[in-house]
Amino acid sequence: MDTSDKKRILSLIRQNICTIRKQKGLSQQMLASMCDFEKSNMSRIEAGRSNVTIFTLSKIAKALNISLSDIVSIEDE
Amino acid sequence: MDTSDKKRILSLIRQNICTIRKQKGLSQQMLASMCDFEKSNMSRIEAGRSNVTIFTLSKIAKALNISLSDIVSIEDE
DNA sequence: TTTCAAGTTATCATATATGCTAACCTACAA
DNA sequence: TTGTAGGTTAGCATATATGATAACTTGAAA
Repeated sequence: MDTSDKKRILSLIRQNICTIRKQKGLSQQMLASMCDFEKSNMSRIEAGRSNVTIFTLSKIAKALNISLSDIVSIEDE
Repeated sequence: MDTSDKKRILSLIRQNICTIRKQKGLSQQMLASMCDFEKSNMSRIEAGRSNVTIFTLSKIAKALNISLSDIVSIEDE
């Protein structure tokens, strides 16, 4: 897996989480708290500095009230 | 995140990968090889013994020629 | 029987995700 | 000015994902 693939994936995650979080009027800190972790962890994820696991994605999806599938979907489909 | 949630997620991944892999007529070994890892790693994932990262899921999705979203989607939707 | 493919499991080393604390920055309000 | 909220980043310890090898079982074919 090359670097651009990794960037694309991290960017996808970042966009989806960030966009939906803001749509729901949540701060990183609030969302982090709903996921039972610290705001710094949420920042790390949204900044694309972590190759998140499926469990972590699940926690975030659950907190955002969206599906796991939604959190990794491409915006325009 | 409780144990049953974890089981549900791992089971989802397992089902999706296994089903699509077989639909495409691929062995674990072949799929693993297409993903550039060993068959034992693929077995570990399909057996639900690993909290896979998004990069690993991406490699598998790419090899199966499906989207990241497909690989974590619920069967009946 | 022997041979082989498919899959499982144990084990190890290494890389890294996670959980956390603390320090920091920016913008805005009191 | 002094908070305060939102977010970022560095750094640490611990847990675990990954990559790999090897041994094993099962089933099916020669």
